[in-house]
Amino acid sequence: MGKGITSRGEDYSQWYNDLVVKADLAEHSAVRGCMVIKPYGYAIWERMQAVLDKRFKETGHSNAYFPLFIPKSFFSKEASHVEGFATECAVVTHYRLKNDGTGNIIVDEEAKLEEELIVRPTSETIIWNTYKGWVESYRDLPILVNQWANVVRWEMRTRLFLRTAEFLWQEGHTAHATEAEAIEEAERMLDVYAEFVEGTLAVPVIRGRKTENERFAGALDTYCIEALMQDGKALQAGTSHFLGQNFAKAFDVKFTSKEGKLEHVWATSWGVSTRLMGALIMAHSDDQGLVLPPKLAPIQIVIVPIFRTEEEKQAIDNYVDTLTSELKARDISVKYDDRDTQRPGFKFAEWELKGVPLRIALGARDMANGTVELARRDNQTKETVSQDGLTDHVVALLDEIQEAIYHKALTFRDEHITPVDSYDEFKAVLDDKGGFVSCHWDGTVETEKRVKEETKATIRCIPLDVQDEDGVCIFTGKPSRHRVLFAKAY
RNA sequence: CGGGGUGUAGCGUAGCCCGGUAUCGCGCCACAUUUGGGAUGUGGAGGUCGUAGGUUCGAAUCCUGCCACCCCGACCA
Repeated sequence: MGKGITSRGEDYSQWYNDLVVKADLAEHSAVRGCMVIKPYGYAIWERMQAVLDKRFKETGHSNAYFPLFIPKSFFSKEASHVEGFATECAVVTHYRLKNDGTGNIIVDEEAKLEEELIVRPTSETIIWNTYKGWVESYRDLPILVNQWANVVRWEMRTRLFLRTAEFLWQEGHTAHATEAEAIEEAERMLDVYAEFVEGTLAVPVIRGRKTENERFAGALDTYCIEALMQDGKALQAGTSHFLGQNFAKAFDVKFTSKEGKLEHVWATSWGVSTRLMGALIMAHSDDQGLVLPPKLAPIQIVIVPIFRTEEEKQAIDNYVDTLTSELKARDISVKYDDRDTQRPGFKFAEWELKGVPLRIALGARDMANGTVELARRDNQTKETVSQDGLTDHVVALLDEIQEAIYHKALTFRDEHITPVDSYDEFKAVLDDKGGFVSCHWDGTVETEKRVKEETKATIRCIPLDVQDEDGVCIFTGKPSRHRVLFAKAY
């Protein structure tokens, strides 16, 4: 694909777009800021959904579905929430079209809604309005519900997967009797996300808290996982919010406690989106295209036959039949690419572009020797191995690849956490090296904003495992108790 | 939403200044030879030049509106 997809610089976003399109993941749609997720891209998203959904169920949650439209009055009940989302809402004002008499279809001004409907940018308000009717007693709690849905945020500037006007996500919304229980839930779900992103997507993350400035609109505390992309920019991969009693108060959701007192419930919300697709792509891809970790790849192994005659093809087919059923019995998804319309070299390149972790190629020579050629996508190595014990070998190899991809990303990430103690150093690292910069900060919103204005870097998080350490803010010189992580971010 | 740029076949483009219905490459189709890293040759198909108007005998080309995309900024999962 010519110029390196992983090289830093101005062309990076162009190459990201090219990769997304060429690997057949998604494309721009005719609708401003929206994308079409193509079947191959959607298959990857479905893998993410499946793994996450299983974890949600295991942690006691159930799925439900709430309306796409939110009456404006609901939306404005929580002050900081509406303020946070007001500038990016799609609004439904009419419910009918008509012919203007000359063949043009126009909005029927007579069909104006009395109250506008907001296309959900997130569902807290419609859900809390609903929960009001579900809760009376502590016996009704907790409510542990997740929704898989689309949401709309009218972003001014969009990028495939990373920021589109409409995106797919899941949003968990829980209600609890106590503050401690709600905080525990928010932290638990952050862990679920972190384990998923690291274990399945093979993308290392830093668990942390957002500063007041970066907090979700309406939350008391926002937990997040932050990942690092290969161009040195950070990406927020998931968030989990402790909402306190803000929404319960705004929507008047009260319950009678064991002690007979009427109290507001405590809330959390948490979500990850198709943005994870962007994280996956930007964390692992190389100049040959996508690199998918085996646990996520819709196709884990592709088999490419190499043949001249029908007899040769027939012999390979017979062997591949046996091999694929053995692999499928081990829960490995296999694609036998026996198209006779493409040559082997073309297929090799195409499946590499699509990120299939492991390729098995075999021809007459292999059939005579009882071997196959195994090619790893992650490190581009090839080896010729015996057909005996091949299934065991590739099962182990897939695990090894999963590990290798993670460790490569982890090494890169760890090399790009740079401690600095002066503002000059801070700026130099951001400009020359990128990645996270670990430094002292005086804890004020004002300092954070000024640093952002001057350097475009924001505080990605205060890591959960941060060590207490006395120091002084790199910007103001005021005292600080611990370091925070700054970075330029998507 | 502000600044800048772009829009010509599925993709990438030439032509635009200086108006006369369109260039080249990739891809696609057919046939032949090929097949262990993106094949080669020959022939062929495919375009109301983003869109709606205007100027003109005539518009891809000049003018205006609109739409979409890209880059920078502000905003953001």
